[in-house]
Amino acid sequence: MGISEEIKQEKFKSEFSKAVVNILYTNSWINQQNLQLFKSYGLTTPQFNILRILRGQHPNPATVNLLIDRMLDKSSNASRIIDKLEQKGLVVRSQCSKDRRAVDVLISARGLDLLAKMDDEMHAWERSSNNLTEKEAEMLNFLLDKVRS
Amino acid sequence: MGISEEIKQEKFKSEFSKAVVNILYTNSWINQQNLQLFKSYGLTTPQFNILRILRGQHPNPATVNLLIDRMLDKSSNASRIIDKLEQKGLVVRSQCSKDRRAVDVLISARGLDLLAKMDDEMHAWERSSNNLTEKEAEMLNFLLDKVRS
DNA sequence: TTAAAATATTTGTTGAAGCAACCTTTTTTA
DNA sequence: TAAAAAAGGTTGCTTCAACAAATATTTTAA
Repeated sequence: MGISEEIKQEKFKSEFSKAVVNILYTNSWINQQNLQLFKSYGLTTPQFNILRILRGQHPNPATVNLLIDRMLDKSSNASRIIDKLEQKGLVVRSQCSKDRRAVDVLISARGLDLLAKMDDEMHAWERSSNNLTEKEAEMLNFLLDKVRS
Repeated sequence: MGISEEIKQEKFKSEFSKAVVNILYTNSWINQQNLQLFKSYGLTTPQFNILRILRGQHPNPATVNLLIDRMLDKSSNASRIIDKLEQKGLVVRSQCSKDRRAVDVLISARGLDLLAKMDDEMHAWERSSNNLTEKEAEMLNFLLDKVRS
């Protein structure tokens, strides 16, 4: 079913403006799918995203500033999201030795474990809902990059 | 600049999982662009989306249920979003005559005016940031539809 | 026909998001 | 080098969102 049928809108100003709506709609669809998984592990979407960035840095820490910079949805609330992760024992906070204004955030063993468990389900989902060929996925990446260029 | 450089992540599990991140990132980019416009007219993103659906129905009303169904980001808060639009005089609420449980929501003349003004800026933005050819936009729509299929 | 189930919407509560003000530390510059 | 500006984080306040419970009406089923 195409985007027109799904949102019951026949006409668009242009093929490009249809694509814009299609991106927003597909984003919402993906979030909906992920949300169930995240909730079943007691995480919110931003919490999960921060954990993933931290794993990317591991075994090095990341400053709060770096986390904000890398987040998909830049949040002005990074501190409090990290609070939650710290309360759950998934990350460790410590003062940065090189710059005492900065705070080093490090993913804990427990955080790594949790992500590892989630990875399995995540990849299972990606495999099962990957309807694109390799070439098509490449083309999609190319076009999305071009939208933002 | 491609998605890898923008979020500083070299490796992805697959081209498809890269595309998933790319959709989320591009969505965030579009929202960022729109947000400024919406705010300058005193609207939030969900408020704007509901207004647009109502314009699509005009001169017929839409029930709250229909609005939720058509929203890109299905919100559990539709009632209160409509409250805000009503307070601003952009929509009118009335009991549905066919089903007294339901509420008819109708966009007001003022609501239509506001959208008309926003349209101009919206289309100006779309024209200026449309980097895709007609064929490419079609291909993008095709691929996004396929992701959700 | 009447009680039970379902539907449409609203509202209370709680947790998260955005903005701006604030504190501390570092960098700049006169 | 001392004051001003900038940078990194945190926190208070207000608004927004999700979830569930409540209300009113309609539909279903015994």
